[in-house]
Amino acid sequence: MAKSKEAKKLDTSTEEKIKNAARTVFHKKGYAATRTRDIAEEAGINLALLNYYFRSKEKLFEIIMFETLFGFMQNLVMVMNDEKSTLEKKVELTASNYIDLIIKEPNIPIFMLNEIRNNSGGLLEKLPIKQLVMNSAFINQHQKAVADGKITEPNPLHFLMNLLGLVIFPFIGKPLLQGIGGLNDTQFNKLMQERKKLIPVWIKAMMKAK
Amino acid sequence: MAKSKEAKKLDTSTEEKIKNAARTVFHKKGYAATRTRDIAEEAGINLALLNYYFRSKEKLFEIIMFETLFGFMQNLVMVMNDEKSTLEKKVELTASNYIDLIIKEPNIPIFMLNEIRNNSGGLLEKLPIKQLVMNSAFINQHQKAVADGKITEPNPLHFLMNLLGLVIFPFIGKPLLQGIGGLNDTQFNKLMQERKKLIPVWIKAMMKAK
DNA sequence: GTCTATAGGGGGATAGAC
DNA sequence: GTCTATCCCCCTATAGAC
Repeated sequence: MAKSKEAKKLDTSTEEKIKNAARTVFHKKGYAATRTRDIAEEAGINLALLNYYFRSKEKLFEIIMFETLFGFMQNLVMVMNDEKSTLEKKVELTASNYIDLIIKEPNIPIFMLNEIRNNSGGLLEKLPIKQLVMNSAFINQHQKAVADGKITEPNPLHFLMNLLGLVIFPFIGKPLLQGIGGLNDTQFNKLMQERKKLIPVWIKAMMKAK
Repeated sequence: MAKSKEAKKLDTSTEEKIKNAARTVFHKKGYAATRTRDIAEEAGINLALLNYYFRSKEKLFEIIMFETLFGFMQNLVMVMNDEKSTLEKKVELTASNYIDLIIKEPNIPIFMLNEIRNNSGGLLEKLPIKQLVMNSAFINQHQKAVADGKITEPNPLHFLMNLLGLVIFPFIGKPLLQGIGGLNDTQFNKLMQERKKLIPVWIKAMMKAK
């Protein structure tokens, strides 16, 4: 037990270094524009090692892509499946968690959505996202709120689109929005912090709109 | 006059055919993943002709990128600068115009935002987007509505992020959202049509939220 | 203007020494 | 496990015939 995983003393085995570098470069440039030489350089190792550990650029990418997508969706799925929290709390947590996450890793949304478009080997089908979301506590609570007349728009997909759009879009459109507003990164991030509190208020107002 | 532009009889000069093909392929795959051979094939011409007319892949891309970005922003800028229309009407028009436009050209948003991220030669600085938006009738009307107590959140950038997020995000996240909801293209587009009417109602509710 | 043929270089992957 | 050197294919761009 102490033996098989001993490479993990200070967390950075060579394999891990390569994966970290690959994550950085893939997230920043996307699959097509990334050269394996970039990854090797970023990792501070030789190009041959990359193929020694991962066989090919494509295999390495699949691993990074899966982990990225899984990690990103996990957050949403866990919040949405919590039976103890109210609908309002779920909105609050989703906004707060994702805004923190994306400020730390700003390239993830555009990377993910762009590579999904290029159909990364039907990766989406490998994750049971549909079941996890459509059978969640969120869906039940939403349905009940509709029945109780507390939400006017009955389709939960509109609700999800609105929530994710308000949270994620500003980051995807960041260069454009910074250009329009004349904001530097600090000012932009400050706006995003404000949105943690604003989005739940807005969503609540939208729910009752008609 | 009848002479100089005679190539435009039936609109498809060779140069135009290449540009149309380039637009299609670039929009679909992005710059890095596009091969000039793909464009030549799509245009039904020989690879050498592409370089004869446009010198290089990069020059051709710059033209397509500029036209795409300009065309996309023009719509927003024109609506936002109309002094005759109310704030509500501007929201309605923006939602309606962009939903129609993006249903016709679904790849434009993710293409644009992804290529902007890779900094296409500081293209954004070449367009006076900041002045056109920040000096627009929209900004004046927004400011006035804030002063009159009709809008609670004073920053017009939040307003813009919300509007564009509600309109554009569903298209960017389309594969993900279709996966979650189990929708085919027809069902998805129907949802988007619904949003033409829903978004103005939602935005109005958000404006007064506090 | 449009084609065929090819030069030239970049990038993924591997052989083989250590 | 890690490196250097190299193979080889693919892609952009150009030369040159028609």
